[in-house]
Amino acid sequence: MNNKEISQAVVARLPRYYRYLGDLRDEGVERISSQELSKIMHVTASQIRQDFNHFGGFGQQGYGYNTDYLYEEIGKILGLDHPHNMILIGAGHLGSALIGYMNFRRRGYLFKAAFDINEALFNQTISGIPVYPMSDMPDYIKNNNIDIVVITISKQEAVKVVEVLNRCPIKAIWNFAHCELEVREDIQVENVHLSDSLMQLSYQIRQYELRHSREEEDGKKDSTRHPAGKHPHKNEEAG
Amino acid sequence: MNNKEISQAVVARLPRYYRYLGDLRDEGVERISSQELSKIMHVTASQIRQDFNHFGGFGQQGYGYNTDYLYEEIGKILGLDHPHNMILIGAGHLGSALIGYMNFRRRGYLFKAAFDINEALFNQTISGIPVYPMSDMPDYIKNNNIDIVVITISKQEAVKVVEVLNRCPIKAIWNFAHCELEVREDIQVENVHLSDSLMQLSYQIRQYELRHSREEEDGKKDSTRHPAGKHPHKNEEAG
DNA sequence: TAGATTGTTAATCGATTAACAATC
DNA sequence: TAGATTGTTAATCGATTAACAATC
Repeated sequence: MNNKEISQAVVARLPRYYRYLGDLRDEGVERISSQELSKIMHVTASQIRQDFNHFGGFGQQGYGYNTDYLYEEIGKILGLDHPHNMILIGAGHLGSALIGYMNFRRRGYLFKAAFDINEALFNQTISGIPVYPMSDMPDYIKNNNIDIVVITISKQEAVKVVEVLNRCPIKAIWNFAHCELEVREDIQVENVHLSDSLMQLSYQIRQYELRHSREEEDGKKDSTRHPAGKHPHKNEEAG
Repeated sequence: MNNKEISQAVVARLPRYYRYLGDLRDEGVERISSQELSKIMHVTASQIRQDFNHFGGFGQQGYGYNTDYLYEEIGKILGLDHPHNMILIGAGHLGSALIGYMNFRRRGYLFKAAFDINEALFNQTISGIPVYPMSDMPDYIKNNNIDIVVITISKQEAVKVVEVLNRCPIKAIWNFAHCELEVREDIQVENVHLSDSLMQLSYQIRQYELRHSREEEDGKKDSTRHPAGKHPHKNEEAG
């Protein structure tokens, strides 16, 4: 087990390994070599071995990796070996979607309560999770061992809520507000900036069109913008 | 204007520049140097200049960058200078949240219709956007100049829908299903894998605890898990 | 003109890939 | 044992940072 800081690039690949290994396990594949996995995932076998070795050797020379064992070990690294108590700040559509997503619960990410400023929602439930007034939030966190706070409110509101959260015993914030948050040094933050993602997509559209505008002009007139029949390919994993 | 392929790392930073420049513009800041921006955004001035220069020079020696001009230019690079017609596949909570998010509309990302398999939703509207049966989707795309398809359905359904989309004249897919899609070579894909993001967060929690477990054990007993009063700091931008 | 700051080249750093000895 | 495949070191590639000449 290497104790050096592991690069963000490696960490970002772990959930993807976990996903593929889970699928392989479900298919009953007992063992897999870095080369086989490399073909399936479209990354180099070398990178796979390097990545796993950051966390110590999970494989066996001449054999490969035991799918089940590797899956479990990566799960542990990602913190899936124990549950995480979560609350939601902002019981809108996005928050409701997250609460209702059963795969989170299956992995041990447990929503315990939601908080909102809309009185109409108080004491209602969303997928069985109660909604309370925002003012109850600090006490609720204190009494219910909350690890992760999920923020699905506007950036203006988010900044205010974070001032409160900085005085609460939480471990992490999963932030959907499209701003950056100033948090205590011991609070981990993961941002999901949906508009950034969408802008990257329209960047890619533009780039594709720039690259191919010459060909299209040169080619014969074609009523469909995107001629079908090209060979489908696996898209690359994005950010 | 450099015509070489621009690295994913640079592209991923553009929306963040755009966000900060928009804020500066709103605050009435007319000009900014790479060094000033560097301080605000917590990246090196060198990286800022390198990044912008991938797209040609937007600045002026001895002056810096005109905030407004730079903001507009980055907007153009990201494809925000013209509208994008979008449809939604899957009119659940997540989809409804995206349709209802006004910032997308403001930036020219226009939802035109939603499609679902749930009959109860047909001819209803979500934030003014009509919901149609899935079977109408290919014709709708053909007749309404749809650029981007937003997928908020399960991975099983997504795989099937993508087979259909591969024969439709679309430019891009914004994919929220947590699987990778096999698409035509001219279709751009941007994945939003929420569970991956959440797993990275719990990885960071675990890492923080591993790093600090020794200190905590050595230190005197403390009833609060996270002593307050540490100096808040700006969190790093995550993937 | 002098001062400031970009655009750009060069140096450094880090991440990925290749190669191969260790070993199952 | 022979074959296979890891774990790991070395080579390469790419991205970031530093430095500075160009120039506003």
